[in-house]
Amino acid sequence: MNGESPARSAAPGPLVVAVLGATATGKTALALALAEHFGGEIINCDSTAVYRGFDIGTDKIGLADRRGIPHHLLDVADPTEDYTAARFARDAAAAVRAIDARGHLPILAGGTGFYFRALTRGLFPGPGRHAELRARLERVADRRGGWFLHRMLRRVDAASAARIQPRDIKRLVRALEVFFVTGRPLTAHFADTTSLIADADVLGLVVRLPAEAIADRVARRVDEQFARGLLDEIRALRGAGVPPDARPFGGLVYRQAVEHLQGVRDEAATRALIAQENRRYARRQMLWFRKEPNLMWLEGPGESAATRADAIRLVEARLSARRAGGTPAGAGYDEPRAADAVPITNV
RNA sequence: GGCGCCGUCGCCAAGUGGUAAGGCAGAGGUCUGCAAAACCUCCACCCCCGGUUCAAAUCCGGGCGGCGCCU
Repeated sequence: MNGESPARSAAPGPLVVAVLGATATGKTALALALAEHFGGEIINCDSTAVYRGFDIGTDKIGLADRRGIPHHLLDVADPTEDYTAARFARDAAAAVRAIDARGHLPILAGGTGFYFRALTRGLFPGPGRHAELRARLERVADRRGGWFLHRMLRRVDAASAARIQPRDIKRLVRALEVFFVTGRPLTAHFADTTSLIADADVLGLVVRLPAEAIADRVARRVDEQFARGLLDEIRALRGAGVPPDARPFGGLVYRQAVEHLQGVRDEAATRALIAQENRRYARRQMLWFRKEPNLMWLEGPGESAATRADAIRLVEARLSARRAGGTPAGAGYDEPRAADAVPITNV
């Protein structure tokens, strides 16, 4: 920042703190600690914890453990609904506004990088899913393969076709869907992308642990989840009429556990598989966050006093910078500035 | 000391004369309304030396290492 205070610092949007990181790193505990310290409210940023009844497998924080801190976007969707990134972006933006209006600090907590990006950088304001069209395109894919859709896409939207793998049916279908309902190629919509909280000042903190530490924690957590009745939770959901192909059953932990209940493999193998999938997932998450601009890294588990102290210091620094009118221009996420990411190292 | 079996990527493992499957682990990447999802890419001169052969991880000999049995 140079000495001349730019005019745009006059109207800074809300400060949003985000506690991100791989699975089982202690995000929940850290977010809670920050909320207690700064008078915050927590907004879930986990794609599966939004579903009602999916508690144990998502490691959702229980009511008793919330210590009076309001939590948003947990249990907001029915298991048979399809919650989406777009809906998350709208819901989370609304929550940010409401919390900020109350004079509280909005704290995002979760590991779904795509949802974080959808909120902070936005999605193009195009059409949502068109069920019939998708079904039809998927049928075509089943019959003639991804290459067929890919060729189709290339004719109407070469730019998207170049970006999407011929086997990536999901993205091919979406690109074609957007073209067919709007008459414009997907890539042409990108220019209209805006974040619903483009004015916000986002302080993104990533809790980072070595892969081996994550592996240990994951293994322990899987055992705990089984001990706490993961399988009973699934049986209850099934008993309540949630079909085995419901969206949240397709994700980590639940997918493998459901398969186990269907007799695909025994419990020991299932536990091992879940742990393995968690490790993979953690890796994908870190790959994602590494490329997300403007994040700061916290070394150490989220529940540790040292990590908490680091996080508190960073939030305080940001708060005092804002009080001084020094909100950095462009602190919103409309323009990624990867070079500005500040690595924090401490032992 | 003798006999037998074995030695292929960090781990498991296929291949038994034609130029190294696969899985796990590891690494990198894509991602704009399914993202805890989906998709892509990379990762071995086959223990060593010599021989046979147009060609050897594959056959032969000798080392070295491991395992088992015997005396």
